[in-house]
Parts: sequence; structure tokens; C-alpha cells
Amino acid sequence: MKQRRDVYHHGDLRNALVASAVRLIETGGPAAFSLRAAAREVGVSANAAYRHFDDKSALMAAVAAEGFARLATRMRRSMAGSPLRRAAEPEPIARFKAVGRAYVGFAADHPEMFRVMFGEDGAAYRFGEPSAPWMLLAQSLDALVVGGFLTPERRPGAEMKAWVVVHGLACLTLEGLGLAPTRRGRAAALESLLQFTVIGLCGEIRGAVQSHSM
Amino acid sequence: MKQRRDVYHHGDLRNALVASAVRLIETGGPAAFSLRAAAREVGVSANAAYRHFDDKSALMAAVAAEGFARLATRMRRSMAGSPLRRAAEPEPIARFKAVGRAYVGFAADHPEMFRVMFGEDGAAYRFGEPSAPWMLLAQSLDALVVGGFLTPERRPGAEMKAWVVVHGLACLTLEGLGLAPTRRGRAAALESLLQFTVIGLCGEIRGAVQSHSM
DNA sequence: ACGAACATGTTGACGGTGTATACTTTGACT
DNA sequence: AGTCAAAGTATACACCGTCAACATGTTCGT
Repeated sequence: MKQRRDVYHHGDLRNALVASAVRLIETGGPAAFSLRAAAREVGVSANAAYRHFDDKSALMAAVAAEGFARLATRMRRSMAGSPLRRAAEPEPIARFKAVGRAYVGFAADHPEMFRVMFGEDGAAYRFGEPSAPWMLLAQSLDALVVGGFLTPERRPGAEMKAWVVVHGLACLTLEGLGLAPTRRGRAAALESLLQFTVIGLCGEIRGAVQSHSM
Repeated sequence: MKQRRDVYHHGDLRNALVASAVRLIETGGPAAFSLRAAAREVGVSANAAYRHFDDKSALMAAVAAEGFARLATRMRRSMAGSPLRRAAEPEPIARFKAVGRAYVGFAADHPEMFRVMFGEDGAAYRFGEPSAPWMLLAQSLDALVVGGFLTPERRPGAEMKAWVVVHGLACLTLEGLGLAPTRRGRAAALESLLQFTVIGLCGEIRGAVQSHSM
């Protein structure tokens, strides 16, 4: 029960294993990770992991959880910084777009991690309802309603629509699917898609920058 | 060179292996598939596969290719049948939506296959440019322009936007992410999202059924 | 303070996997 | 008929996930 200080032999083996797994996955792809490799890196026997995880899948799920936490952090930072970057835009819209930028940016910067998060083992980390990223998105949508950009009738289901768009773009970016090869081109595609999403959600934006932003 | 008829000992081992791999993957998930298992099913030695594929990855890529072919077939069928189902809607819009329905439906019916198609091995099947599904989507968008629903200025990049939406929904459906649990609920979400996409692409639809369709 | 109970980590083993190397069989072409 | 490459087999290796049995360190009730 009471493992307030889980410093027994190794000292927080569980977290060390997760960290090692994350490192292995980010450098060499999910294939480069194995229970044994992670244990080896930590300097511990292969089966020691089984004291902290039922499975390899369980460890992967923990990695995915870590990934979601990092994603949420990035989203928060992006939202906080958004008013500075896009002063020309109404703030709620800028913040909403910032959420999308964080999501896609995370996937682009950590493709392997992203793959784990949405692979079959990552799904074991059953978030869905109260996950931090989802709630941050919901917040930004609420702000759109308060700001008068999104009518209350159109609010239900808006999370799903917005999530679908950024997730779709993130996935397709991972695959390099017919997307612009240059960084600038990709950024433009992202902005265009964010504008598309805002229009699809809100309808025409009254009194705001109407044309595409880049 | 000339393997016109690759019926030597077994008779088309290559296709037999792909078929076996597809079966294994669709029933037990990608984890249930292994080179050895497929070879075993076909009744052939483990290393025989290496006469036809460089790698396990190469076989997976072939499976992915097969998946894309099946997806294209389904898209074609769905497009052909669309005018019958949605007579109330302008035909180009109905056909465009039919493409999306086929995509999401395929992912829902063959989740494991879909995962392979967009996993790292599936990406080895570098489609992107001339793949059949992509071209079918492009066709349906061209038809939107011809019909006057999509202005030519908005046409560039429309493939990406549409693809992003349906792909995003397909992925999130796979994970069961906060989506409606009932079949009817999921269908409604899909229709709502398709309408969202049409609006996002075309802006407001002139003279057509404007409100959401379900 | 001491021993029981438990949490943690190790060793060794088993079956399965991808794949390299070397072999044998088969079919096709001169 | 004889050659040769393609197709398939046999053997082997290193690695993997996981199980069972064992050894250690820590905590806690008495």
C-alpha cells in the first residue's frame, strides 16, 4: 500500500524505466524499445520490470500517459503565448488556433511518441473523458462561445470536430502524405487548415480577419 | 527477370503469403501476424518468404497496398451508390460525402488493417501522389468545382483538408475516443462532420440543403 | 528489538521471432 | 541432355516476452 518513498533498492525504478523507454522510442522508434533494452539501460535485470508493470503493454501505456502529459504542457504553453503572436486576431480565436498548433507541432516533433500514444497499447491508457488535452480544447471552445464567435447551438460536438481535424493533420504529417515538403509550406497548410476549422465550426466570422492568415 | 508466371513450386506463394497475412491481421490484430505464422499457414518453410520479400516490413507493406486497393474499391462503390441514397442533396455534394463515408466505414470495419496501412510499415508503401483513394477524392472535389459549389480559388489544398477530416475521424473512431457508443450516434457524428467539412471547404452552400442532414 | 511479511530484484529457462548462411530441389531454356 | 537460376528447406543465432524459483532488502506489528 503505502509506498510514500518508493526508494527501495534502485530508487524509483518505475519512473526510470518509463524514462528509458521514452528515450529509446524517441531515438530509435517504437521498434527499438524492448523491456530488456530498457532494463539494460537502467542497469537492472530484465524481469525487474515485472514488479512495476504487468506487461510490456503496461509499460507502453505508461509511456503514452507521459506523452499525453507532455502534450498538455505544450498546449498550455502555446495557449498562453498566443495573444503575443497573433495580436491582430480576436483572442479566443487565437487561443483556439494555438491549441491546434501545439497538437500538430507535438506530433511533428515527437512522431514516435505520438505513434505510441495512439497505437493499440497507448489506447490502454483510456483517457477520452477527463484527459488534460481534451479539457484544454474544451476550454478554448467555451471561450469561443463566450466571445460570441461560436453560437451555443453549434457548441455540442465541437470538441470532436476540432480534435478530428488536428489529429488528422498530425497523422498525415507523420506519414508525409502529399504535404508540403518545406517547413514554411507545412506551416502555411496548418494555418489554412486552422482557418478552415474555425469557419466550419463558427460559420462566417463576424467582424474578424476573414481571409486566410498566411 | 521474367516472372510472368510465378507458379513454380507452390504456385503464387507471394500472393498466398499476403492473403494469409491479411487474414491473420484481421482476426488477431497486427500482433498475431508473424512471418513464421504466415508461412506455417501456407504450409511452407519459414524462410521461403524471403524469396519474395526483403523483410517482414516488406510483407507488411504489401498488406498495406492490398488495404489501399480495397479501400479504393469501397470508395468507388460508395460513390456510385450515393445518388440513390441522398436524392435530396445535389449530386456532387452527395458523392463527396460518399467518399468520406466509405473511408470512415472502412476504418471501422477493418480497424486492424487500417492500422497497418498507416503504421510505419504501411508508410513504406509510399503512395501519396498517385494512389487510387487520393485520386478518387480529387475527382469528387473537381466535381464540386464543376457544379459550382466550390470556387476555383478555394480548390487548391482541398484534398488535404478533406482527407485530414475523414482520416482524423477514422483514427479517433478506432480508439473509441469520446465518440458516441451506439451505431446510430456514430453515424450522426459522421454526417455532422461531413456537413462541417463541406461548409469549411465551400463556405455557405448556395441554394442547397443548408442545415445538417440528420 | 526482533522476526514475520512483504516489496524488490536476480537467475535460469522456455517457446517464439526475424533473419543470415548454406544446402537441395524444381522448372525453363539452350 | 545439361546448365542455371529461381524457389524452397535446414540449421543456426541472437533477441524477445514471460514464467517460476530464489535472494535480498525494507517495514511493521508485537
